[in-house]
Amino acid sequence: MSTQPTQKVIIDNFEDGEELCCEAPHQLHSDNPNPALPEILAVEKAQRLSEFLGFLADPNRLRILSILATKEMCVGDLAAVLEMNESAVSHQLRTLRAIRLVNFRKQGRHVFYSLQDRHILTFYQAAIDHLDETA
Amino acid sequence: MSTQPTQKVIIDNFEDGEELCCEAPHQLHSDNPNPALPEILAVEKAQRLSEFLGFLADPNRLRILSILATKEMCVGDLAAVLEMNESAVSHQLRTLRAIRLVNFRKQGRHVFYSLQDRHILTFYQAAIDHLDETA
DNA sequence: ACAACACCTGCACGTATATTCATGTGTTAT
DNA sequence: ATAACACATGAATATACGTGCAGGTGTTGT
Repeated sequence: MSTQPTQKVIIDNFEDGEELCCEAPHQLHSDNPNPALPEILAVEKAQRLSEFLGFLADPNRLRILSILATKEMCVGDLAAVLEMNESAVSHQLRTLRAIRLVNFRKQGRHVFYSLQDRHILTFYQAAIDHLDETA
Repeated sequence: MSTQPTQKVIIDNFEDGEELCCEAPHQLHSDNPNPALPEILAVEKAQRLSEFLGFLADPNRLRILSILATKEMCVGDLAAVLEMNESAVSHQLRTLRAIRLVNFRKQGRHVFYSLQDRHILTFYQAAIDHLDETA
């Protein structure tokens, strides 16, 4: 994802633009259209955000989440529905567990997974909408 | 991103659950909390979505977008602000161009980039919010 | 015409990651 | 106790991707 593992924290805001060679002729004036957006995304935050997006950026993980968004399901059934190797599903669920996106509940020799953070569904829906609009 | 380049389109909905071995005891009943969500994300759509998320899932691309969200900027200045190699920035801009996220405008020997699809800012903001909430 | 500049692109390299196979752990059934 | 089942995990392999380097194109200035 990134090739700078131990990147030092560098200056993130560039209030002083002394290095800039060219002024943007059509530069927007100071009232930011989206005030919540900072001038520039901090390196550390950019890394965390890209990490999060990277965890979501897998078709099989997305399909797993889309299933768990509607119902609880055990690993074997997930594998059957997704037509995936059980081991592959288990690995992906491990990833989803690591970022606290799914919960699991053991019942006998089955492990039922469910969506933990239902808040990401709004995020998921926003991404779907974007895709539908730009298609 | 994905390791199945030419995956055949498989059955995406599982109305018939004959392969499923275990019924989820606490299965949600039929009225879906989010009716816009399909039962299961189609493979092709999952791939397009993961592709889109994967393009966003890079700290430097995110930082570039955060800059271009507020102002138009040329490649050299972007590189200076981000403390990146100009070549690396150019590579990333090439990616962002490919997915129609940025526009460019040539003026003399400078190339000014700007955010094309401002709609993704809502998506971006949703991701930021999610990160802030789960931090 | 020539040189400097701003940017782009192909290539090579290192890194990250998804999947498969083999094996391990815990549970149920006989 | 033993076997079958459900799932997890580690190693190995293949693939994808970001970046730096070298070289290329087009533009500006002298």
